[in-house]
Amino acid sequence: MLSNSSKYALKAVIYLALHTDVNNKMLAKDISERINVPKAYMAKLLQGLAKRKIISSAKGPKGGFYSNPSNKNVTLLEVVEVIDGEKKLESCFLGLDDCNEHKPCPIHSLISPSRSKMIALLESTTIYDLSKDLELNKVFLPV
Amino acid sequence: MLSNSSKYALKAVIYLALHTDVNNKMLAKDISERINVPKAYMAKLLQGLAKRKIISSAKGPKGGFYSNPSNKNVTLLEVVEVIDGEKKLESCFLGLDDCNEHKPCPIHSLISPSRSKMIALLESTTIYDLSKDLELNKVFLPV
DNA sequence: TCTTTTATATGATTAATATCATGTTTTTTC
DNA sequence: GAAAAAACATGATATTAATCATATAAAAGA
Ligand code: FES
Ligand code: FES
Repeated sequence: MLSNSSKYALKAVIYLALHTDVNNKMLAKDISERINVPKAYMAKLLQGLAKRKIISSAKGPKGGFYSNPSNKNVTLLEVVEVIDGEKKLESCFLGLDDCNEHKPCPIHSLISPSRSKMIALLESTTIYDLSKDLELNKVFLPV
Repeated sequence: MLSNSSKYALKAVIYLALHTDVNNKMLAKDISERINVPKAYMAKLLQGLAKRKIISSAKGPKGGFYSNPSNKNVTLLEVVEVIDGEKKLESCFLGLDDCNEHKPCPIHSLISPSRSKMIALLESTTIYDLSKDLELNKVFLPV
């Protein structure tokens, strides 16, 4: 459903929200080991996420990647979209240019409600929301 | 959400259900033109679908691809799965090997219900069901 | 049986993802 | 300021998906 890149990005963003802040940064290398993602690829992804303000970064000694309060307010959907693009999840099942109610394909009415629900949840859940659940041990973060 | 191949396959299977039967076969070339899919690629996909009994085919003059009653009973999910594989839609958002209730990732409980609903609908809807709606002009088939 | 018509099987090419590698810039610390 | 440590930028390689091309086999009809 998602690309590897999006999965890696989500894991990294969630991990950073849980384990870092401006005073506790983390190296790309260490993040990659913790969440089990290829090192060099992780670094490239993190740089892209930082450029788009999904996470924060600092160069030089004592530098690294981290999550600040503003970063924790990004939604899960935003993370997916900066990597996989806007239409990865919303696109038509039959490849129509536009997926909407006005000119729906035969599958649209069938799956649109549940798919929209799922997307709406991803859109309304922030990294902060998730990390709360994790801190309360409601769920665990896999690597 | 789906690969191009799955989208092409769904369009072709639905189109064949509507416009062909054992006495009215259609050439790969013509199908590709009608549903707007690259000719050679369409042919390869149709051959794969025929081998897996998702559609039917006959060689030689008066041959071509078509849909028989048994073909019309395949579900939308089956079509997607023979092309994209079992786990394309069910796989974990964070890349866990198994996505299940027992060891769920932090996103699982959030999206699992709506995603399962969507998959269940794809699994319970046959090509025949869809073509009925199309014949009743409830929806239209895009190309 | 021969020719034509079609799917089938297979492989080649192209494009997109994913992965790896490395030189450059910024920042800290001494 | 010089050295070291980190992200940053960029490009190279590898793998997978998408597309194209063609030779082979089967079926129909003359
Ligand atoms: S128009 Fe095809 S899924 Fe919405
Ligand atoms: S375990 Fe991650 S989505 Fe189900």
